[in-house]
Amino acid sequence: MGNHQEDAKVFKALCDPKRLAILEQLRSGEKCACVLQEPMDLTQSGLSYHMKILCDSGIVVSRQEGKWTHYRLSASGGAWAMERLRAILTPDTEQEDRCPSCGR
Amino acid sequence: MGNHQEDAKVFKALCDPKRLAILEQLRSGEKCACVLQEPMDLTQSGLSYHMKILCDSGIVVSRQEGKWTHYRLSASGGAWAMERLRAILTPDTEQEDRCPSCGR
DNA sequence: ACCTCACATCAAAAGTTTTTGATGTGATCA
DNA sequence: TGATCACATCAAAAACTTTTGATGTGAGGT
Repeated sequence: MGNHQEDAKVFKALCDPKRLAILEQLRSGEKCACVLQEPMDLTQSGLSYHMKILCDSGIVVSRQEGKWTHYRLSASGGAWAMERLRAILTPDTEQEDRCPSCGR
Repeated sequence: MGNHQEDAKVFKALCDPKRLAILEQLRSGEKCACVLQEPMDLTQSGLSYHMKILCDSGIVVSRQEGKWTHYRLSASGGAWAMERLRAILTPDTEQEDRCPSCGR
């Protein structure tokens, strides 16, 4: 089953403390890059690097407005990530501790 | 809020394709190290390295039985990971797109 | 007591991600 | 048109993770 490479990409987006701090800022609504950068220990290009990873994973989407780029959480990307996590961590009840031949 | 370092640790466990393949094997029940290693492109010490990361994250637990180490998914570790993911990706409804002064 | 087996730990090498500073691009404004 | 602003991209360096092979450890068997 499973496309591990693709799933790994979603979780890779979530495994850096700076990206988690960015996501936390986005929970309260859409923000533009300069607003996101301000409270963080990140250069402009550093923020841009992390935003690309977040957008590529599907959990964040961006929107251009003139010179500004606005970022926000993607409801569908988030739902997908949660569904994948559930699938990965949920035991396969079809065969939990049963004899493979008689099924008991 | 949030302890980003601690959350990152859980997602770090999930962001490697080999660890996702190990978790997939564990969905069908407890397995010992040698059984987990067999179908994978991993040396003995390589498996041991990944198992340590999975156990340290809390999503897998181990049990000794004589010379063997058995690993299985931790229900509580999994529930915690899912809860953290939900918390991180769910918009903060207290202030979604409202005027900060009047709340409308 | 000694040997072997199953696994953990270690240190060095190989591979990957992140940071940094410089440069590129496209929108806006004078 | 030319300057500036907001952000993206690039390449090199720094920081981290993973792999590898060697060695350590503790349980069992003889």
